[in-house]
Order: sequence, then C-alpha cells, then structure tokens
Amino acid sequence: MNNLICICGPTASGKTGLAVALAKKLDAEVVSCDSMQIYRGMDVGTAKPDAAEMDGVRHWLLDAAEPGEDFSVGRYVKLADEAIADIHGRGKTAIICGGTGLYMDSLIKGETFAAPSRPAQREYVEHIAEEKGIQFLYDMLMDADPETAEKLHVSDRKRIIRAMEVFLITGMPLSYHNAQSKLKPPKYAPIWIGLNFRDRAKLYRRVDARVDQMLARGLEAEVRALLDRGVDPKTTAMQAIGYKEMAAALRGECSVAQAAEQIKQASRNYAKRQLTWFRRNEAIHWLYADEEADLSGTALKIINKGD
RNA sequence: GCCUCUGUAGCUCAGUUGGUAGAGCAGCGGACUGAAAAUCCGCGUGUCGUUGGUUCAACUCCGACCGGAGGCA
Repeated sequence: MNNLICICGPTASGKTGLAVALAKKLDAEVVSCDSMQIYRGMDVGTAKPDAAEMDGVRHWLLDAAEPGEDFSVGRYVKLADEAIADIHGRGKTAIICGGTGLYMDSLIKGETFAAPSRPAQREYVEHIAEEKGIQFLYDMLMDADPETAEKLHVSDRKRIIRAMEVFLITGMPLSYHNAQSKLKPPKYAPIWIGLNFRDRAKLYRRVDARVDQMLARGLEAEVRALLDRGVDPKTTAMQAIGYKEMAAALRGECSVAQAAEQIKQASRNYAKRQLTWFRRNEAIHWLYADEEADLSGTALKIINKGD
C-alpha cells in the first residue's frame, strides 16, 4: 500500500476531519500543507485544528514559523520532506493535508527553486517598478527573460518582480531554472484525494458559516493580540484572509460587521481559486461531501486500490 | 388625497441635446515554480416597471397605471 496520501480541496470542505479519520484507520500522521496555519499564534482565523480535532493524531508543520518572519515554498518543501522522512522512517503512513496548492505540488514534484529572494535585488527591482513603472520593469524582463515575460501579463507585478529578481541573482532566466526543474521526475507518487461539494452554493454556505464561527471564537481578539505583540500588518502572515480585514476594522477603517462580510467574500473567492488550482491535477480522486455518506470509508477504498 | 423624487444585468448605479445600453461588485472560467489565504487574466442580451401616445426611430419626450422613497395634508 502507498504510504503517502495527499488530501486537498477548497477551504471549509472538511479536509481536516477526513485526514484525522483516515489517520486513525491507517495509523498515519498528518503533515499540514497550509501557508497560514504554519504561523504560531494564528489559530482561529486559520481554522487550525485544536487538540480535540486532532484527536491524538500527530500533526506536523503547524506553528512552524513566527508571524513576523517571511516563510516561503522552499522552506515548506524542506520541512515537509523532513517530516515525511521521519514518519516513513518509523514505518508509518504520511497524510499531506491542506489547501495550499503551490506548496503541495512543489513538495510532491520535488520542485527545485531558482534562488531564494535576496533583499538587495528585491528592493532594487521593486524600486524600479516604483519609480519607472511596472511597464518599464516588464520591458527589462522581456530583454532578460523573454520566455517568462511572454507568459506574464504586464499587470502581474509580483511575478514580474520575482522573475527579474531571479535573473539578477543568478544571471540566468527563471524560465531556464524552471525547465531544469521539470527535467526531474516527481519526488513522490502519492494517492491524491480531493474534497469538494457538488453544489457550489453549499460550499459557500459552509465557508460563511465558518467565518461566523471564527468571529464567535474570538478572531478579533486574536488579531488584536498579534498586533499588540508588534506583528507588522505588512507581513505575509497578516495578509491572510481574516487577518487583514480584521486589522483594518481595528484601525477603525470599517466596522467589525463589515470586516466579517469582507472575510466571507474573500474566503469564497479563495475557495474558487483553490478549486481552479487542483482541478488540473488529473491524479486526484474527487469526493463530494454533499453526496458521500461515508467519506473516510470511500477514501479508504480508493487508498486500498492503490492507484 | 396632493406634490416631489425614483423604478436600467443577481446587487449598487452610469447612460451626454431621442438612433434599442455600460461600469464596479457578485457569479463563472483560467493562469500560477522560494510573497501563494498572495498576485494576475478572461467572460456583460438585460421584456431599460407596465401600458398607450408623439416620432422614420424612445431607456431617453408626453399621458395613464403599478411598485418604492420622501414631503404636505
């Protein structure tokens, strides 16, 4: 039997519950694949599983970073590789569970990355975008790395900045690095299980309900505590849905009720984006929570079939 | 009851001196290689409240009616 399982899907689809149920049946451990649950002190807003939800199943990569520090895919892959090695080393099954598609794919494919971001080059490139405009930077990229530039839209500021940064740091175009990375076969061959709802409206209702639950569980206090602790609102962690909106409310820019609506809206949009990401992965066995009576039972059958 | 304002895409609204309509948001689809809960792209036919009329032509002008908001009684 395959000792690696990936559980993916949109937010609020029930991934955590399924992962724990499966882990108990398979004597497995869970490796979280969530770009925001990675941060310590961000619990209610990220729907991080608590002790009761984990129900004795060991979870890795929750609280692996401080909200102030900059995390990255590269770091995630390294930590997750270590976790999987540890779990497999003890003869157990690892269940990768989460909704951050980039992290999950990068881990499984064994993606190699061009180069970590460096403050000097990053700031230089950002400065150019700021002073001369993004079009100017885009034109620079068109010279340095036309292959990447052609794939990017001029408005895609973040990717243009990163691509140009990579070129400055490594002297090679990002497209070259990516091509090198593609040459290697995937590092893992997991069984993929995707969780979704047949009826999109039901998913959205669950998303909304969960935001209400977060509010009831003290999201406002959690965000306030982070801010009081000195976490910069500009950090990646504070860009998380639920946090940026609540921080704005705490600054008096809107009411908490308005923030709640914005959080719901952003969460629904996010769920849709996640579906777009995962949909292209043909290895995924999709389960529909709104028409499947026994999710973990069905998942188990898929796993035992072993493809 | 009278007066004023108002009724255009699921929502909020534009629509210039009449030539059958367009934005934002939502929704849907897509991209995605060390910020990814981020970043970005694409998709807009709707009885222009209803009904008469004026006109070659009305969302646009006039009348009536229906619905909404406000004011005076």
